[in-house]
Amino acid sequence: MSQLSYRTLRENVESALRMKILNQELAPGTRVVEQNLAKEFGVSRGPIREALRQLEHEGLVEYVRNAGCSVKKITAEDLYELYLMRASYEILSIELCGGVFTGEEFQAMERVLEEMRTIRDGDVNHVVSCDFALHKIIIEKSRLPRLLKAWEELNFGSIVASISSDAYQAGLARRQFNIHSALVDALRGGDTAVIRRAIYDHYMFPVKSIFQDSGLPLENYKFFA
Amino acid sequence: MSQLSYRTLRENVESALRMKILNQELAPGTRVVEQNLAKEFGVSRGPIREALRQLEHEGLVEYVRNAGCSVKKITAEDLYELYLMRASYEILSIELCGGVFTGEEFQAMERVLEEMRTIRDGDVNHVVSCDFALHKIIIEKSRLPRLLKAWEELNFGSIVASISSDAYQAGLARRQFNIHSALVDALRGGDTAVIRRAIYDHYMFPVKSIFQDSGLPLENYKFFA
DNA sequence: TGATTGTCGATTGTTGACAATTCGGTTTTG
DNA sequence: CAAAACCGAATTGTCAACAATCGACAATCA
Repeated sequence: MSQLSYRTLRENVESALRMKILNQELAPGTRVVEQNLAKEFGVSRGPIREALRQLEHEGLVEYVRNAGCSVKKITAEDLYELYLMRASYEILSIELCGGVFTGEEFQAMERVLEEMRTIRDGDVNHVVSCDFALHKIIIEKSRLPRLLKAWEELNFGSIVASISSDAYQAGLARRQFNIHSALVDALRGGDTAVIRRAIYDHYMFPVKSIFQDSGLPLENYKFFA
Repeated sequence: MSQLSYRTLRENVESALRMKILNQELAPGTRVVEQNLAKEFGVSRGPIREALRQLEHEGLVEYVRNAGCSVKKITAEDLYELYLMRASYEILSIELCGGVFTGEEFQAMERVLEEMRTIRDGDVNHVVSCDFALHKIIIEKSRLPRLLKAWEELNFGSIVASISSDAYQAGLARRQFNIHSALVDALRGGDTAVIRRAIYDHYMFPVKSIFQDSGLPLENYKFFA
């Protein structure tokens, strides 16, 4: 292990556990027992607890006092909420720059789109990382560090929710490419009102299919209008 | 102490510490040593650590690895960012309801405004709690639990920043009453575009005075336009 | 029978001690 | 004399053991 990037046990456990959840190695609903993880990682319960608290904050696990901890089952409503929160942050970032992006930024977006276009349909992880990269360009434009961090934390939860839905995965790569193309086109237009609408639509499109799949009443959720 | 609401040591320490910071009993920049707090509260370092991690998440304290923890000095830029994030959440909530509030909700807002009108100028805590109550009506309208929680956490940091600024405190009660009256008027109008602008203005007005006070260049911060 | 109470195992909540790291000042060295 | 190496106190990071709490099942009593 390199001396340059010393990481605490808590940090290591945290990212290892996060990865396990995002890979569905730890499926939603799985019971998480501190002592077991401690044995598995070869550390004591202290760092485990602190890591789990962070994951709890990200909405990946759930604690019940004195009872236990489990991997959170993220519902359609949760995803709706998470996506709206991400959307509102991205819209803020866009309003801060008046909807004006540089040529370099558009080139970066195009590169991601091009990569997205070539993804084979089953490669969910690749789609997710491209999605992340593209939206990150928008968020970083604001140069607001807390905004970036809060936005990233919202990501983890929404990834779990989306990749565990069959309705979401059907035709994923193609669909995501189309949706993001439309989004970049809207950004090119430069009209913040249009962009705002495009961002919301972009996020609500996949959620809609998940809602339909789950049989929940769509009309209760305003942004599907 | 009631048996119904059992609280862990971590929770007790957390709210006690938060209060101390919000009351400026622990001033920005103050060094926070886990062992000292442990002695002061009569508990071990475990619960203290977990409470401090939560406060770190809220932006109230700052950890430097292996070095120490201190009460965060919140800058004008921090406040700018925190307020924008709060604003974006409130705007989201308003767009979700299409800018339509009920008569009951307006009555609740009016009650808060009336209370605000009578606050004497030095009573910062009272102003803060009224401000909180009024905006909470807007956020709760969304019925999105994570949104509410995230919004509340943003509050803590912005309270510290604002109450430690002289520029902010001058004529506070009067000013806050006027600003919030204008905001409620905008909400009555029901036009989401107008409301969005009113929300941003509402938050940026106090920040502007703090920026001017600090000598930072306003023109770098877009929402002062 | 069925509702209440008691007990037990599992798991979290908490503790005090130990290890590793950082920072400041002091000594050493060129 | 300046810079590098070094020490030591202070503080966080980590650990293993103990205490408190919860859920489930069994025992008890009307």
